[in-house]
Amino acid sequence: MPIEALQRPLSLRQQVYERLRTALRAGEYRPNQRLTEIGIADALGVSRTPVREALGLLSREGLLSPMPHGGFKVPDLQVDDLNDIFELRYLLEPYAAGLAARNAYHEGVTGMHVAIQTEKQCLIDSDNIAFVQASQDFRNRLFSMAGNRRLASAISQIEGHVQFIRTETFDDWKTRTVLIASQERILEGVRLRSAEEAAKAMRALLTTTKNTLLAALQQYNADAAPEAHF
Amino acid sequence: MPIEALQRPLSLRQQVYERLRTALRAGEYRPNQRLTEIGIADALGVSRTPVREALGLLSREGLLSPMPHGGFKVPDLQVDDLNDIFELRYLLEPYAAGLAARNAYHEGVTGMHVAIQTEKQCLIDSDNIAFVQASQDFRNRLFSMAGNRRLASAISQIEGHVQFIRTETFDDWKTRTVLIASQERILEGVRLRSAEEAAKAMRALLTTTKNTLLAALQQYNADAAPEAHF
DNA sequence: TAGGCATCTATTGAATACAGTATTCTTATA
DNA sequence: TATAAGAATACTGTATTCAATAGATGCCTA
Repeated sequence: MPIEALQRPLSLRQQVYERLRTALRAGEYRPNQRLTEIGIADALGVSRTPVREALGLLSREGLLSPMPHGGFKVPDLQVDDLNDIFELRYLLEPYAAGLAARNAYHEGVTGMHVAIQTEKQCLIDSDNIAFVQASQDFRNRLFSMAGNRRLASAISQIEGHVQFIRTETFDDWKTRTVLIASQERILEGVRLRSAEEAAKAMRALLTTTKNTLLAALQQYNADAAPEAHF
Repeated sequence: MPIEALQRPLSLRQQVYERLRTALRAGEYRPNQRLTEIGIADALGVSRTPVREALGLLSREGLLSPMPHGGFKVPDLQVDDLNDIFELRYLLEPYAAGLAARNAYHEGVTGMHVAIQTEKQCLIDSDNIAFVQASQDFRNRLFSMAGNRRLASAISQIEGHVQFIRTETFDDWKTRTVLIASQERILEGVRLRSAEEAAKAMRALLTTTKNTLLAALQQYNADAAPEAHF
């Protein structure tokens, strides 16, 4: 029988990186909040070295912005940033969806279908975290089916720039239903191997996402404004 | 009068990063060659720490690929990789050129013009290094005029993946002349504020570039093949 | 009381030390 | 002679230590 390849433990740097990345995407840190190596190292119970390296990577990816005299802070997105980001996403993601439709293969399609079913179940169970995970799974399978790793990597990077997607942002039933409907249209396009259909559906999905994020951002800035006077 | 921003001394990490990046782009290391922290640290006369961090960044950018048990090697591009890379560049760069045409402003256009004139002079002087620099300058000005920093950053990243662009690759007079002609067409499109013209010219430029690189890659692999038998 | 100077602290940048692991070379035995 | 075991080597991952610098605080003087 084939024995399972034993997986070596992830390096600390990798763990710290993942942890911080998800924390940032979950909105655990406030915009403009300064992150100190020591603080994080202490909090995670590791030395500064792996933290240093993780921070460097995150900064390179744009999830943290470097401060003038060393150190990093959480960048605060403005509407302009969101426009830039989505301009890029409009360019990349529909194209990738089209590629996926052209290259569609059974396993990938099945995986996407399963992801959508999972999302529906999560909607019923009100399991927000699992929903977001399933949604991410859908995207991963779609973009991996596109067959261009560098394209997928570019998408994943730019997607990471929108880090105030707390799970709550998409928490309402209506938004999620629309989201699922869009994904089903994408899947349908992929099934039919229609690049144009898949791309069109992806554009619709992006529009929904952008509007939701815009609203969340404005809400957020409105909330944060009073603090700014201090 | 505006005083000059005083520049603090570059950190060692930054210096090592720059040094390695230019070395990689200049083709100083061979594909599949393993880069050891200690080796580089000794060669540059610094400790492993800044080297580690620089290597990590380069790896994240795709200029180095991580090895299974730690360490990095110079990735060897295959034709497939080149196709992936140019698929992405075809998507991003013509679009960016179009944006630049739409947003065109005097200073940027002038800068692009100067860059082209510099290239012509370098062609006469046979100054390869300066030619490549001027060419890079042209691109930077163009993409910065597009007004979307994240788009420009994505382009710069994917461009970095083609690191075997030694200066020699574009060394022949004919290729460079064609290159300059394409750039002039792009500039013309930008001047006329015609997004479509600029994008079209950029596509032509990319086609030239890709073909040149493909030829160089095949040449390179043919050269390298005999070694592989040892 | 206000401004300048010195000191103290917090934090990063860099170097070194230590541990674990993979690879390679050597040696012994079948 | 070939193969396998064991030792030596090389390298990475992580921690710790040292150095430098910026910012803050408090004191002293005009």
